[in-house]
Amino acid sequence: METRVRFAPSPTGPLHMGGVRTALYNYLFAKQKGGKFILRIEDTDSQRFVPGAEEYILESLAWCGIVPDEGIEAVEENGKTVYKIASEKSEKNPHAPYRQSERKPLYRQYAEQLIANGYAYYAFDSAEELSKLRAEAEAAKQTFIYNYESRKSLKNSLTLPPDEVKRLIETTDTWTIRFKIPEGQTVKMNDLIRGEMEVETNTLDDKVLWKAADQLPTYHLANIVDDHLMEITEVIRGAEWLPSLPLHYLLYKAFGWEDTMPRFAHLSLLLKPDGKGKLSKRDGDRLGFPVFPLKWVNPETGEVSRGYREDGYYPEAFVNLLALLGWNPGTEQELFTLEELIPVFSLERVIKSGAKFNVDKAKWFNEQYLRRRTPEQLAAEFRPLLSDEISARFSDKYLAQVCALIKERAHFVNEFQDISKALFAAPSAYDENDVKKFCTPDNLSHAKELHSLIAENEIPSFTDSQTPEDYKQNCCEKIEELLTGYIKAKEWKMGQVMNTLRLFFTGNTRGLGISDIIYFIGKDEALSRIANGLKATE
RNA sequence: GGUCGGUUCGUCUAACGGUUAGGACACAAGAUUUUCAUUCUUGUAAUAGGAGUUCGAUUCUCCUACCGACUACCA
Repeated sequence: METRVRFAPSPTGPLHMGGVRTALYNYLFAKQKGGKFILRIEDTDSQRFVPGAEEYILESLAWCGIVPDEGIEAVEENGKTVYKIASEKSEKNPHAPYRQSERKPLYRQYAEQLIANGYAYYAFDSAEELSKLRAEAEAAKQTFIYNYESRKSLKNSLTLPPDEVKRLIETTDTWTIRFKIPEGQTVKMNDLIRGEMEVETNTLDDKVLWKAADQLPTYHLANIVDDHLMEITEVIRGAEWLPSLPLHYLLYKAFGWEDTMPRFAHLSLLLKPDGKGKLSKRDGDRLGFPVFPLKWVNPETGEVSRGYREDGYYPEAFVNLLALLGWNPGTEQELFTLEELIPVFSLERVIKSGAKFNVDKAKWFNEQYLRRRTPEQLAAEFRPLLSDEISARFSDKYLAQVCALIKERAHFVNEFQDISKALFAAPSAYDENDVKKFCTPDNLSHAKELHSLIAENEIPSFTDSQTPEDYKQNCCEKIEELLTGYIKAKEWKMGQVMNTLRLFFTGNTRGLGISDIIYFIGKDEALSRIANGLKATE
């Protein structure tokens, strides 16, 4: 039988990283089994619909490389291919539409079928009446639940005479259909990650399945009906659904779909690093790292939440760190591309306990992928970050060689500019503490001598025709020999005079090697920076 | 409060009922280096507590503690 799994987000806001992880695990599971990964939009709550959320979900998955096999269709828009949730049936999308709001007419008959078979009933209690009951119970330090006991004294088709029921259905529109949880049973469940579980039905409440007010099903009904119709074989979802699992088992049983009921796997939650609850959409920037894959601008408040993409993470790194948050391959390998994850992924190795996200490790993952890039790739990523004025003055080869030099000093490409700024422009100021420390009379006179040394000698410098080998062996090493040979012959302290030069070249005494800097900026610029430094600190 | 789930270094995690409880990130120290970073080496650091089963428990059972999810005509 073909493996069919689905990711079924609700478009109530941006997808957060826990959601992306759920999608990822579904995707990996499907791909490994040679099955299908389906995207379905669960928008049965008309109140909480957020414009743009659906597009955000699609774009986030696309950024990660997680492309659904079913549920989306490619549409040409202004000459570009964009993906949309599929509304029309096709060979690729046989179960369309994949948006539950568009499946609206479908659900009522299933709810009615349950009533006809005695598994559900009409309930006419108003929202106000119920919240009043809840408030009263709370005041008495008890909890009101609509269940096998309380339903006997509430307004529903179990207690009211048939013609009154008929009249209320026809004349009012605030009634609901509730599932009738069976009395005194034990539901035995199995979870692919957690194993066997049992729950007593008497602790469960009669959930609303369908609402007359908006003619829409609730999550529970729509979810079970659609999973059945779409022939889902495994449901892999967040652990927040675990308490609903008995209800879902009972629903499959009531529909008579036990034979084809999917197997369930509940993923542990992603926790806040500061240890208070699950990672939630609101945490955003408060915790110092993105909670969302992509930047999100709240359409109502204009509030901006940052995203991994905009923070400079590579999608490969994001996918990799998400995969390892709550799952491990059983080996010591930690670096996996999406493709590499497919054959090794297994639900058996998913961790049961919640995982706290760790920013340092996330940065480390990005660093690993950054190092795997070629200088040319990095140069192409670096150029857009430079100002137009600077960018115009430097060739691709120059940028590539700069990237080769600095790639191991950064976690993100967006750090490149700061690390390499001395290679693009002279410093505009000198660090005061470094000036105090290194601009001693001795060091200044030594620097003056080195100025003459550089002026009198041939200094190799960057040209577009050089290879990386030239750069290392014929250029930097030559410069280094010249300088260090001279300094040693004079018996000066290397760490003193070199730092004085670095201060003049870069504005402070941390960072790139002196010979590298001279090579990149060239003889004239090097001489001018030393001269300027001497003038400024004399 | 009730129901359900969880608990191994600070964090992510490994360990057929038998290991000096392993790895990674972070941190610290040392080496290398003209500074910083890189690199290399080393180190600090954990089975929540208590009973039980067993020759033997991180691993199985129970209790307690703590953490979390759920408890809507939201998903």
